[in-house]
Parts: sequence; structure tokens; C-alpha cells
Amino acid sequence: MADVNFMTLSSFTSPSLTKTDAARLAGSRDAAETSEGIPPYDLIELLFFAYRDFTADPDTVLSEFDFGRAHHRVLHFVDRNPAIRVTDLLAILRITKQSLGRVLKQLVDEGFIEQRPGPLDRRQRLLHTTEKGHGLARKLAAMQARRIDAAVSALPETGAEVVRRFLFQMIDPDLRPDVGRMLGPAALSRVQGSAGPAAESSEA
Amino acid sequence: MADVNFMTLSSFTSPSLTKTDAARLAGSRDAAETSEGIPPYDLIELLFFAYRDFTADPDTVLSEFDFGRAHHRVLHFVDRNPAIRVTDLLAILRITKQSLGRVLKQLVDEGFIEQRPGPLDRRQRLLHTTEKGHGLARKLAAMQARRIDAAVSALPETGAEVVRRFLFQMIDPDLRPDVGRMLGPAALSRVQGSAGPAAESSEA
DNA sequence: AAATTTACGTCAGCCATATTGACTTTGCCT
DNA sequence: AGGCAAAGTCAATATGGCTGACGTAAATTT
Repeated sequence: MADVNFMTLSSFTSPSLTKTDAARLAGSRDAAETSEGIPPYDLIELLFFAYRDFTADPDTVLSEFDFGRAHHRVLHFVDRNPAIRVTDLLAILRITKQSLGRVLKQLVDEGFIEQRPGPLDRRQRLLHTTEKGHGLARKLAAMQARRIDAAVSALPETGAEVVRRFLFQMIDPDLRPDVGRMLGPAALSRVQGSAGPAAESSEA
Repeated sequence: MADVNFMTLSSFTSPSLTKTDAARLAGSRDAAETSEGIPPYDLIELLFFAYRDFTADPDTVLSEFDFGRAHHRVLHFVDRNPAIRVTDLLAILRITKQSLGRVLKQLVDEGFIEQRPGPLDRRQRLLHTTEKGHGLARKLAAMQARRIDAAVSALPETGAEVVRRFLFQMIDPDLRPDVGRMLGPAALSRVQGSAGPAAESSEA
């Protein structure tokens, strides 16, 4: 139950917090110090709220299994990358072996993920979702899909393309190739497009 | 130091994980079960990676002060909403009083945030950033701004508008009014636009 | 004036998820 | 044989959440 205090929001911005206050204060300070312009607070905060709600739906389902977000991430990437090695999973998630170990063990013990010895390199334990695991992964993805589809459908034609490109550009440049590879050739081309407003830009 | 294992990425997708594997497996399963179409995995994963890197920059700075993300969030929203009440901050962050208490106390003790009694309601401790606190908030926002600006500049003209609308639509519908109010009238109108897939095109 | 509610804080304890560093086992490769 | 890589494990620690219970001051209602 991630979302319980919805109704207790006293409306977020209190009566005492008139936008006038904010404007006045921010205004005076901005004038004095803006050497780099005003940050895009709207996008910064929209990212915060959007991401929060984006992850909230799966949380409620996961808690039924006594799983958390960590389990979700592992399950998701294993489901999406069958036969992935533990090492590669660590690189994707950017966590330590120990952190992964705990949640992975639970997922394996409870039959969501299975490990098969690598056919070429027998040191590897290649990870796969079981039917059960795949089912859960799909269920969670479907929840997020519904939210995304709704948001995209409120956009102009090319909206999804633009969003994909934006998000891709938000990724550290040196990691983009890896992410691009992971998304697959189709998505990759969708994500790159002719990325420039003018003609410049940074592809390659 | 959030980002240390960059160089140890054995390239993310291992040699053993050929896209053929994934395609084969996913393909066979999809055929059998697609009653709702394939989830937009690209957007799901792009959100994950983008948000991760988006929050990574500030982390490195924060760790110099022995602060974490929790501190960042508090500092940010106090800086953006001068004279905010504790109750409202709790509603925005959706955490408990206890959780907030810990980090808020540190921020106050170390002179980043100050509390002033409410002029009307003396039970309130209205929160403000100090110069020091404001400076840090700005520094962190600037880091995120740089990344966002770079991403936006790789987009077509109306790109930022589209992204804003997308993110806004990703927020729970019942919370949108609150977020909208927080962003302020200017940003709000930018975020709403005529949200239809058909005759849009985002002016204003 | 008394009762209730609100705003804020705090104590005590718990849990999930992450970290580091060291060490082992197994197996690949030269 | 020696070295390196893949995976697992132990122990200790930090962070950021959580619940429940209480306390105090001030505002509001009855």
C-alpha cells in the first residue's frame, strides 16, 4: 500500500503558502544571483512526481508477495534478458553482488527465477524467469504500460518519439550505447532519430 | 560517489546474451499470451535509466556534506516553497513525520534550513532555506538543469512542451491539481495545453 | 471555560535496501 | 601450474523508510 495518505493531503500547497511569497522571495534572489538563468524547475519536479507515481502501482502488487522494488528490478531485467549473466545484471542495476544476492536468492527460492549453468562457460548461472516469474513480470509491466499509454495518448502524433529521445538524452552519454543495445535495434532507431533542433547534435 | 563501476561494465549485455536469444524466447511467449499487446518496454526502461542518471549527479555533491537524497528532496522543496509548513512538506514527499524529522533536523542543525514561527498560527514552524541552504539547493538544481537542458536541446522546437505534458500525465490524476498548483500558473499552462492527440501542437 | 482538534516533535524499535572488504569455490585460459 | 573470471558468502555498517505511542502548545469548537 504505497498510497494511503492521498486524502490527507491538505492540498499540498497550504493556504499560508501563497504563490506570492514564493515569487517575491525567489524573485529577489534570482535577480541578485542569476548568472546561469533559472533552472527548469518544472521539468525537475515533474520528473520527480512522474517517476514516483510510475513506480507506485507495481509496489502495491509486489507487497502481496513480500517483495519490494529491488525484486521488481531484478525480475524485470531478467525477464527482458533471458539467459543474462549475474555480472551483467549487476552492471545494469549498478548495485553490489551482495545486494543483488539477497533479492535474487528470494526470487529463486520462491520459484520466480531459475538459474541454468552456462553451456559454454560452466561457471555462469544464466538467469531466466520461470512461467510464474514471467507472469508476474508481465503483470507489473502491464500496470506501467497502462499509465504510459494513457500519457502518450494525450500527446500529439510524434509525442512518444520525442519523449523517448528526451529520456535517452538524459542518460549519461557513455552509457547510451549500452542502453541502446539493450533496447534492441528497433527501439534504438526510434530513440535516436534526427536528434537536432538545428542540424548539430551529438549522435554517432 | 554514486558512479564508480562505470568502467567495469562488461558492456551491459554480455556476449553470451545475443539478441537472438531474447527475441526467440520473447517471441514464442508473446505469441501465446498477448491479449493486451506488448508493453512499451522501451519507455519503461528509458524512464528507469534516465531517472537514475538524473539523480546521480546531485548524489556526489551531497555526499560531501554527508547528506543523501532525502536531504536533497527536503532542501529542494523548502527552497522552492519558502514558508512551507511541515505538514505540507510531508504531503509532498509522502513520507512520515519521523522520516522527515531526522533529515530536517540535520538540515536545521547544520544551518541549511531555518524554522520561523507562523505569524498567524504560532503552532507552525514555517520552513525557509538559509543563504547557505539556498546556495546548495541552487547548485544541485543547476546540475540537473544542465542535464535537462542538454537533453531538451537535442529535441525539436516543441519538444520540451511535449515532455512536460507527458510527465504531467504520468502523475496520478487526482494529484495533478496539486502538482499543477505547485508548479505555478505559468508552468501549469505549459503543462496542460490542449492535450489531445489530434489537433494539438502546443502553443503558449 | 472546557473539550477537541491540529501542528509539531520525539522516543523506541523494526525493516528493506544499499554499502565495503575479505575470502572461497569453481572453472576457463595460457 | 598459475592467473584470472564468475559466482557465492560472511560480517559489519549506513540510510531511509516504517509503526505506534506520547507529549506539548496553540487554535478551534462546543
